Amino acid sequence: MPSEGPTILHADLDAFYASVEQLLDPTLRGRPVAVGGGPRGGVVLAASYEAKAFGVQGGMAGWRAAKLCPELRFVRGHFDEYQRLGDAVIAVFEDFTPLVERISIDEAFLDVSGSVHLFGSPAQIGAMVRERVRDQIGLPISVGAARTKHLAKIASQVAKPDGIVIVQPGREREFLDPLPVGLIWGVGPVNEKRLADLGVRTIGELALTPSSAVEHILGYAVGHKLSAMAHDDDPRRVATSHRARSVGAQSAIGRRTPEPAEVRAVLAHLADRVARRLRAKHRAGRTVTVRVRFAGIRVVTRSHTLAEPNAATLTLTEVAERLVWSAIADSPDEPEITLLAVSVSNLTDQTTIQPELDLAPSDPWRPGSATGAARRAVDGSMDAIRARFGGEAVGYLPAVRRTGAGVPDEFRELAEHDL
DNA sequence: TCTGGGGTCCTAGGACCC
DNA sequence: TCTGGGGTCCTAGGACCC
Repeated sequence: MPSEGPTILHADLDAFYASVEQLLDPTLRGRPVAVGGGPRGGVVLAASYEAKAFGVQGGMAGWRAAKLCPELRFVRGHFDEYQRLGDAVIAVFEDFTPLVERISIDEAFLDVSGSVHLFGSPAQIGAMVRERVRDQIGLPISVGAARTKHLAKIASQVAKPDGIVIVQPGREREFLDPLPVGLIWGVGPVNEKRLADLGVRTIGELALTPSSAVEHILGYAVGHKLSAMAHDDDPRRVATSHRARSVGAQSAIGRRTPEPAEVRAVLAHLADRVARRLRAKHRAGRTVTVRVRFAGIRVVTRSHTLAEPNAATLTLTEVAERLVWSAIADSPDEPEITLLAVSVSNLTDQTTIQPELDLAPSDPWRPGSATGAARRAVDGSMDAIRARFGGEAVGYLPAVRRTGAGVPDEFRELAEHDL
């Protein structure tokens, strides 16, 4: 039941991390800036628009970015500032409507249908939001306004950088038709290529293509969604909160042949990060999934579902360890690994203390030594010590030696979703 | 001289049950 | 005993997003 006007706004800070660096250090303004990485290693986490003009992109290796743009200034990130300023921007949004759906640190949907009599039209609200974020916080932000979330998001992408685009009801078709399909949420490089092979490059062309043909190429769900989207049929509403469905952690470990002690140490560290977050929110999960990336690019996943939800560091470590070795054993032609990941899904709330979280004695995945009660006691003590003395005060194993390739923990925290 | 880290959703096959 | 049909759960892989 879409409302009359373009009452959904999508607001998206422009090149957020890089813009913050330019705000903090005036000598960076107007210049190509990369956060993270560096010419001798690491990965670019974000690039300013001046850097993007040279082809520098997030995720790119630092040496490659430096090659594309010799003037590029590499800066280490001020991750605490990103969190603070991102929160401040969201607070500005909330001055205009309580219906704010934050998608990430730098991006949100706003439903302003109830705000128009207070602040004026959605177009005026969008302009006021931009003005306040620029004047009070000092950051450029783009805004799209439309009748639906999907359309508002496309509009904000078109508005970038530092602009605003309003899609008036009734004029959706003329706005959408000439745009490339890659602007649709859910169409990445692979699906864009598949559509191009069908001769479909614009959203208008997509709208003229039978949905059965699109579903045949992209699978039912994606195809169906895209066809609906191309016809501007998008019922999604702004939702102010979500529950996470999985929690994970990963670590790029360079290129190395797996050694038992090292694998164990990395997995213990990853499982501990996951388990701590679960316990902090009184949640637990049944399915443990590991991912192993081999040097040959190939990625393998292995998972195991426990009979009962679990949030014990030691148990998750042990299950992950078995899964990783089974993945390695199944890939005898791949002697080296480059990344390990652990995630837990099938999450449930642990509103009451579980009487018994141990695996059944007959379960071949039953862990060794300590009982479930002992494990919970250890975890409880660790959590308490960390709460008092900080996260690094105690650990289950000697800290994994970092070879310098990893990103800072503050960056990990920025990427974490609320549980 | 190969691209970090944290997520979501979908598909397809197999096991198992009724 | 063979055949059919539907539903749920689990596992592995993949595309995509920020």
